[in-house]
Amino acid sequence: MSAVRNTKQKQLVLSLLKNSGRPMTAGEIYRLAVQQYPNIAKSTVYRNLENLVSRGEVSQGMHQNGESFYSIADENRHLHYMICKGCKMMIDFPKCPLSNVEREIAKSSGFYVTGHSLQIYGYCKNCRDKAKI
Amino acid sequence: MSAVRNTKQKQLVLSLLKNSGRPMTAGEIYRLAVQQYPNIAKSTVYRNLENLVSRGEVSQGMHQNGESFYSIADENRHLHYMICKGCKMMIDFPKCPLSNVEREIAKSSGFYVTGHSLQIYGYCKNCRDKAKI
DNA sequence: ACTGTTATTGCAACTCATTTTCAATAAGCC
DNA sequence: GGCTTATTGAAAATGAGTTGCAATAACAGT
Repeated sequence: MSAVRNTKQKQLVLSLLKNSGRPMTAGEIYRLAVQQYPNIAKSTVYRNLENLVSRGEVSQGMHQNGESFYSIADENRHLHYMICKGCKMMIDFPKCPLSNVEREIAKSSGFYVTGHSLQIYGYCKNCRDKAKI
Repeated sequence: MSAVRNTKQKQLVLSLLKNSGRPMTAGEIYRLAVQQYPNIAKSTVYRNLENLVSRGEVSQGMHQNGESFYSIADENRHLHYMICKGCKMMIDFPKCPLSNVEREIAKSSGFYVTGHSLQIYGYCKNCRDKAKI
């Protein structure tokens, strides 16, 4: 009974994500993947990403337009991002103010928290200096 | 020079949102709107929502699948939601832990924060009692 | 109230991320 | 090597949201 198979495509998606030091959308990953493996299908990239997320190896966030982005999960760091509306750069925001809050919620309302989604939007120093804002 | 016109469609969208005590997606609003105004167009609903959001009368959030939801903006309350993965109910979560954090960010990194997106996911008391979790 | 201007609408076609279907392929246990 | 079946590629489908454009209706000026 082999449950999970370790395919070239899966390895490729994971390695692209590991080598890029930043979060990427499925589209970006697909475009890079095609360069190394020309006939990989878009659906394969999506399926592998979904798989990696559900296994906890990759974590998933969302842009303002509803597009998902993916990054290697790091069990030691719970990470959010500040996203610059000028240059779209995503800056790590490791200080999550929610862990305490979640405990309070559970206690007071009986709501069992499984996770949360947090993104901070604005303009990075660079874009502000360039007079964009 | 009349800049903004007060159309029946706009009034309808706003009143549906006011009467429903909860956030709704554009699709939900459209389905309700059609009942009262059978040939209102989907695009009209979207355009009015966009308009109301940019004027600050309505605030916008996002579900895990990328779909937007809308609710009447209340200038006195900065609001987030806890979203139950069982019954999809959205529960107000008025205590936002970010205002202080945002100030710190600006000071330490030069990032100018314009806003943030925060949702908390889990299971409400009701769904937990029904042994769903 | 009547008229002209133009913001807004309805409709249909479009975009674009993501999902699904299904036959063909290839991991990996024997 | 052969067999089973998880996974793939390709193409079509889905669904939220957007856009182009001619028709409509708000509303300011008269």
